[in-house]
Amino acid sequence: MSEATDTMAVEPASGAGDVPPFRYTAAMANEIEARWQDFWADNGTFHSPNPSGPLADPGHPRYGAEKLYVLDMFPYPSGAGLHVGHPLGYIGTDSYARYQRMVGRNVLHTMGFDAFGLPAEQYAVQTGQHPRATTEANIERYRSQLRRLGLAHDDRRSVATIDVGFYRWTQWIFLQVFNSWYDTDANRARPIADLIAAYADGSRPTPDGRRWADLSEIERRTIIDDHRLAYVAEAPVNWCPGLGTALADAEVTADGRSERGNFPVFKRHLRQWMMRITAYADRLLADLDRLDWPEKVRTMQRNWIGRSVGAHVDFAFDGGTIRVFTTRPDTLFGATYLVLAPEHAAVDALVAAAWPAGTVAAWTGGHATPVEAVASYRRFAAGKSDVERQSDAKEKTGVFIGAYATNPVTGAGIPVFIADYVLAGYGTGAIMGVPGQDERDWEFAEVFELPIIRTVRPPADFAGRAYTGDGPAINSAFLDGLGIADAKAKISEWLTAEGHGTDAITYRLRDWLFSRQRYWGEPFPIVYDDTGLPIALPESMLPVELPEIDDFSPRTFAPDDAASNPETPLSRATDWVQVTLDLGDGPKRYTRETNTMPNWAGSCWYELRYLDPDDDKAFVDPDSERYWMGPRRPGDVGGVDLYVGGVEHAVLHLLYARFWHKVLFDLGHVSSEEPYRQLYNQGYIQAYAYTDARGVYVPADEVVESAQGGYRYRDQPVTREYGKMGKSLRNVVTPEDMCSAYGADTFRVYEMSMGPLDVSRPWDTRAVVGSQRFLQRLWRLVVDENTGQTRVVDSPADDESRRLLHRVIDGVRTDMDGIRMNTAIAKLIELTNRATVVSTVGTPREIAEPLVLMTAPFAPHLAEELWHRLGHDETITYASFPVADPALLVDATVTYPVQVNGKVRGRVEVAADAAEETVRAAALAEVADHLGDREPRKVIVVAGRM
RNA sequence: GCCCGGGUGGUGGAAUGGCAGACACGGCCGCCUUAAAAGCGGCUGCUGAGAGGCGUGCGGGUUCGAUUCCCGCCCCGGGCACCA
Repeated sequence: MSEATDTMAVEPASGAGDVPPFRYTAAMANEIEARWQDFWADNGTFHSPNPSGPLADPGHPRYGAEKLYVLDMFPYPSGAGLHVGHPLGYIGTDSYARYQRMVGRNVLHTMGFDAFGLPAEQYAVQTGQHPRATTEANIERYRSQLRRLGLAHDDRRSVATIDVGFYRWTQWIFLQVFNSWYDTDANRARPIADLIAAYADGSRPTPDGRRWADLSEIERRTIIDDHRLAYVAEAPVNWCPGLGTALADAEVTADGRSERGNFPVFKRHLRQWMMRITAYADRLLADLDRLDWPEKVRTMQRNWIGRSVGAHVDFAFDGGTIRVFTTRPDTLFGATYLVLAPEHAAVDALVAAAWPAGTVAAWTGGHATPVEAVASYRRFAAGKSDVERQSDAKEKTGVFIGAYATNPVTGAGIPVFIADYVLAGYGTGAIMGVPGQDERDWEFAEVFELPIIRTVRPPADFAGRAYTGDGPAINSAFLDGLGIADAKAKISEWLTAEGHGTDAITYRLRDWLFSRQRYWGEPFPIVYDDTGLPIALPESMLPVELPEIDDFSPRTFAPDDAASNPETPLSRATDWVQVTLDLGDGPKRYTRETNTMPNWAGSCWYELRYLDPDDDKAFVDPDSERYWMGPRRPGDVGGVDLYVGGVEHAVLHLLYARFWHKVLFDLGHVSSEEPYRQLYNQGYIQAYAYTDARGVYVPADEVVESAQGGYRYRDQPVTREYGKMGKSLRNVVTPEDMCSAYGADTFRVYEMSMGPLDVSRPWDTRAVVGSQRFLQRLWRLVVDENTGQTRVVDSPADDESRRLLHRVIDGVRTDMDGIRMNTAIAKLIELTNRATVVSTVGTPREIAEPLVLMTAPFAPHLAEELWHRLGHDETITYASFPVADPALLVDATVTYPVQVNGKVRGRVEVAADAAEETVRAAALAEVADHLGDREPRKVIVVAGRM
């Protein structure tokens, strides 16, 4: 993969001068850190016990305790290596998890790798190096980089999606999905065997009404396959020649390019594996309300699912009906034309042989016949790229197809058009044009000179065109006078009664395109017989291992040839593809599926595998799943207690994982309804980059701020920009740089103190020294820098320090519970500074010990070292977090600020339990000068505050 | 255009109806040092000689009191976008 990242030089934290021999320097920190990392690894300090099975440990200090499952979004181990931004979330979850262990919880926290995917494969195409070799090397490098940070992970539970022992179960879950169907009556997935039984015993009629027994085997299999939650379909897909694969809708950006690699994407019809995520649209939407997730992410998922409530309305024409979807059935009296998507299947049947008498010239597009006009317009629409389609959004185009349909409520004949502003993939691919109440329809009506009938009375001052607000219905016969909601209800009743339509709900969400024409992914556990229909392999034949091949390159195909499909890399492994298997009816020849799964597959369920990583009998042990992820109380969705990662996965990973989890829940394989109960999006660490006069990036660490303002590099002015950290921007700082220059603990403390975890902020290497000073002072409170002896004394602390200590304990607990590491650290610094000031002969143990304990989540190596120097033999990991004494949280006296007209004019100190009268008198005396001879109109005393 | 966030010193940020700027960086001054670094201590929102005045994007409002709540704008970041 790529070369080791260029890194910026970092000045040593301390000079080479004569520092005291036992000062907490970077060298000292590195020695301490390496020693404790070895100790933790040797002792399995961070192993967390399961309730049963091989990872159960009744002797563990947290065995059977209240559980907490903390999860990071696992990384793709790229060749570029880590910069200081990557571990931010990991350090956050580690600090949180370490704190939760100290308050008594059994915490599960580990780390894995999402290791299938395109970058390793692209690299393989270029170099011929096997993706497994590069990926595994990258994983090893990530592991060692992360180890230096002292993350308290249970490494027994670490998994990578490329491990055969892992993807075997990804394939197993695929089989569960394949072998189930969605029962809309029960509103859940059920085993496909139930569906077959229902057809067989006649309780469920076949699509064409024939008896099940009378159907051929192929007919039966086709009917069943059409119900599966994983199915093969010929569908318009996002074909990306640059990547040589089809992509899911969510992997395509708004401007029609691939999210990975930014290659153009085209719509093509291909036979592909799909997942019926649309069956879960309602539940995926409804259960968002039961999740403790950022509103932003829930909104994004809501928009992606795109539920619209409305009605289907049928418009009759000679020989059939056209069904449209509308959210405004109340405006039906204003529907003066219909528009179909150019690709709509009914167009060919509808299109007239000749223009009807009286056809407006503008409707024909200048063509002699409707057939010609349709063909021409379809070519025009299909030739537009997504980008063009968007930029042309305001100019309505279309063509009349020479046919009329009947508005069911007015009986009027209305013309039928095709136009590309109607999308084939949404609703029914057809709309009724209501220009009076829809801006797009108004624009279209203006271009084609179509009648405009208002059916909602706009306010008197309304100056616009289409009116989309509420108001009384007009020109609508029996709806007249009703508001939108009432009119909807009434027209819906009428449509149903007259047989012209029904209430309907439509989603923007499409089924999930699940196959990729690439090598580096999970093979499908699917073979085909000579019918061409898919057959699931039995569980006993798992795993289906990736075959070894030499040529990883995707081959493009003839895009104009509708029958051609892309050649997949696996199809070249002919010995693997053509296989003889005994699937219960004797050995036969089969052809394997040669697509692979998208890299989202592994991340759809990895949190479950952490619970029981080595199980070769089940994907997860039910007892462990119930303990770590089960509902806490009736009605709770269950799931991981805290899931931390970037917001970029708001719809992709997080929606797919919810979908799989719900299938597993329906089939009884998990007790939790949702995978991630609480989601937290950490911010990004960003960085400044600098360009010179030529626009070339200069090393950011050599840029100085000039006295006149502005920035200079080697005396030349440079321009500062703010954004990502990246090799090409010459502003990368790595965790290794920080560990070498300051130690991992300083780096951790700095990242946690920069600001709230969910906010993005700029990296500032200069500021790291503040965190080091804090840890040096803490060290100095316990250890004499000149002798190395401990300088903690057993004499009591002064009263003020003690009160501060207990306020800090109380505040740090509140902050940590709320994931506010930055303010927790500020309080610890405050206490450390106070202790430093009063410490002359030594530091009172009653201050030093709680301070070390409270610092342990952030600077675990230093805390562990000091804890042992304070005379403790056991690891600090499971030591009890300090508890504040409530009696010390209230002071004997209170200083009241005194305000006059909202301005602070003085302050008075009174006893905390002083009566209001006393406070009032003291306050008035204090501000007597300000009042002069004026009488206060009103005096307000807020007990304890003001 | 619509939907989410957000706007506080030179910088990162703190305070969620009650002393604006905790904590940290940077800066200035001092101690220590032959010197420098490190360390330690002090000062550091703006303005003013001072008393004081002003100050949380802008303009209103509620309140004894608003960074915080309400209304209307402006700007920045993110998401969605011909979805009927």
